[in-house]
Amino acid sequence: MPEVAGRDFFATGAKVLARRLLGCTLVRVLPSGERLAGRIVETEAYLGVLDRGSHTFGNRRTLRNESMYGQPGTAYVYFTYGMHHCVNIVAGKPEEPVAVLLRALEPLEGLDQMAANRNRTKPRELCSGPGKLCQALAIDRSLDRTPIAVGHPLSIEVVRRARSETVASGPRIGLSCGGEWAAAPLRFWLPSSRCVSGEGYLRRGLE
DNA sequence: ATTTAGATCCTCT
DNA sequence: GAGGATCTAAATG
Repeated sequence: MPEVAGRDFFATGAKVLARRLLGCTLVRVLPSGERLAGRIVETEAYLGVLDRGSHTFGNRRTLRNESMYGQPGTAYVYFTYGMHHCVNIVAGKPEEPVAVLLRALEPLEGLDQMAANRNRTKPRELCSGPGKLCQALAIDRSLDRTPIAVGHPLSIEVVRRARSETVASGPRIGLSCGGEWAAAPLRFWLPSSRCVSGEGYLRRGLE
């Protein structure tokens, strides 16, 4: 039986959670009951009110990012660029709006359904980016604010990474803020995976 | 292999 | 009214 992540697993702050999630399995249960799953291979940490790259920089609390102020282990799903959704996992105590963005998965279960959702067939093209993985797993704003736990549409199965598994880190992708917050190494990935996002695949840094 | 533009719409100012 | 924690196809070298 796989160990399912509970509240303590998530309440570590964004940087720790971003690393801890690598190698774990994201499980999506569809309304039909079908199970889709992938191994998390790329994440980004968003550090909250001081982080110029975060939606909650300056404690700017709005209807959109309200879920980031909730319990650790809450899903924060937002819509962007007119066509894409992205999922985060809240990593702080209530009122402490920090979170981890899930950027890429290695597909494990339900590849046929993912392929249908994505209109792509190659496994590497199913979940290798934050917008792609949401499309593959049918994640949209209706999942915003849901707890990431058993009995809910999303849950995390804890998988302990091998000690030998290298974790790489580098600047986050796509930020408009610039400066030290854009440069900070808050993106983490498993360079051994071929399923990291395009940009990540090119710059394989080591830690 | 790398670059470029276009899609597309919700959220906040 | 502006812009975004992105993706894809098409064009170029």
